[in-house]
Amino acid sequence: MQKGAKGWPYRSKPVRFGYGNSLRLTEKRHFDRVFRQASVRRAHPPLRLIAIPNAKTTPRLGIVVGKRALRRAVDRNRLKRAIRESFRNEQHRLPSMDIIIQAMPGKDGMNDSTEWANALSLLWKDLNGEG
RNA sequence: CGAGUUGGCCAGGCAAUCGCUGGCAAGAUUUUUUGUCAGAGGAAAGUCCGGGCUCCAUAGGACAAGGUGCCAGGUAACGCCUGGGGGGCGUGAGCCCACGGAAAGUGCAGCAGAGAGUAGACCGCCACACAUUAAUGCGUGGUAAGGGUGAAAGGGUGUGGUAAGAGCGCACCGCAGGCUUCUGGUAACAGACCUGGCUAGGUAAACCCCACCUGGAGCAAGGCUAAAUAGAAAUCCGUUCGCGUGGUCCGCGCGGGAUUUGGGUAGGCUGCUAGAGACAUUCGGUGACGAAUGCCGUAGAGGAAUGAUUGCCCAAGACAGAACCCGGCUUACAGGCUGACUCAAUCC
Repeated sequence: MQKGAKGWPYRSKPVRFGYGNSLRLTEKRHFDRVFRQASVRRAHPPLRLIAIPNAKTTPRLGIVVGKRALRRAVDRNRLKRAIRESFRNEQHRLPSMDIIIQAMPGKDGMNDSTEWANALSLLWKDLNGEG
C-alpha cells in the first residue's frame, strides 16, 4: 500500500488503525468476565465504561447498546459505529485491557452525536489515567 | 391555467483519505498480506395472514378450538389481487362495505312514552245511554286517520268505504313465496309473469345454525464433526409404565428386552442464499396473470459489516437498518418525476 508513504507525510512509521477480530470481545464469557471482575468503572452520561486488564498486547472492545437505551435499530447502529470509530482512532494510546462501553438507559443526549464524542474522549482520558 | 381523482417510479449526487464484511486471484503457509469486485429497504418495520424449508408419522381419525363468509377468475397459497353483481356516498373521475342465515332455538335493548313485539286508547274522533236548556259533563263501547313520545309505533300513496275508522276492498309502489314458470347471464344477479297477503321489527365483529378451511413446533428448526465425561446407533421382539405431542382421546414413534456395532455436551462447520428470481421482447387474456424466447448474476453478518472525516454541487436530503427465504396486508414517510381521467372557466 502506497498511502503510508505518499498520502500521509505526517506519519513517520506505519501504524495500523484497523479494527479486526483480535481487538473485539466476541464471546459471551468474555463479556461476563469483564462485568464480574471489573477493576475500572467510569461513567460520563450517556455512556459508561467497564474494564479489566487482559493478557494481550492490545486493548479489546465490546459494546453494549440495549433496546432500552435506544429504541430504534438505526440509532443503535449509529451509536455503535461512533464508538467503534473512536476506539479505532484511540487504540494505540490505550492500555491493554478488555473494555466494555455501555449505553446508559433512560439518559438524555442519546441522539446527540457531540454528547457521545465528549463522553468518549472523557472516558478514554480516565482510562489512560488508570493505566 | 385552476380544483380534484387514480396508477407507476425515485428516495441526495460526485471526489479524496482512513476503516468494516464477503467472493475471486496471487503471495505467504494455517490464518494472515496484497490486488480486485460486491455490499440494506420501499417499507428491511408491525409480526397481522398465506406458503416454501426442517423435525415430529406419509400429518391420520373423533371431539374441542380458531378462522373465512355475494359470484367468477388469478395464484404455490391466502384473510391478497383482478373482473363482475348488490347496497351507500359524490355534479363527476371515483371512493366505501365483515355483503351467508333472524318463519331451528336462546338472549339483549337506557330514557321517554298509554303502548316496544302474543302490540297499544294518553289526547283526539265516533256511536249509544244518562244528566241539565242548544252545548257541556259523566259512563259504556268502537276506532290506529290525526296529535304527542321515541333511534324505532307493526307497509306507503291514492281512492272506495264507514257512525268514525282500519288491507276492510281496489290501483300503483314495496314485501314474501314460486324448491319444479319464462328471458338474459358460467354465476352472484337482473327483468318478466303467477300467487299471496300485509304477516315474519332490530341485533349473528351476542350465543348459535349452515358451508368451506386449519395437525404442532420453529433456522436457538435441523444436519455433520467433535475436548471433558460414559449418556449412543442399527436389526429383531414387545406395547404395563414414562416421554415425544401440541386442548383431550385414539393411533403412531422412542425409551424397555435380546443381538451387533461403536458413539456424544462446550466449541467448530453447515443450514445461508439461484429464487413461486429480475429485466426486455412477442403472444394469449377486459384484467389480475400466464406462456415462449433472449439476457443478467444481485448482501449474507454471527457481541452481529455497509461507517467516519474533508471538499464541491443542488430544489438542502423524510421514514427508517437485512438475521432462513418468498407472496400479501397494515403502519411510518421530506421532497421530486411521470401516465390516465374528471369538473369548472377561458380561447379557437
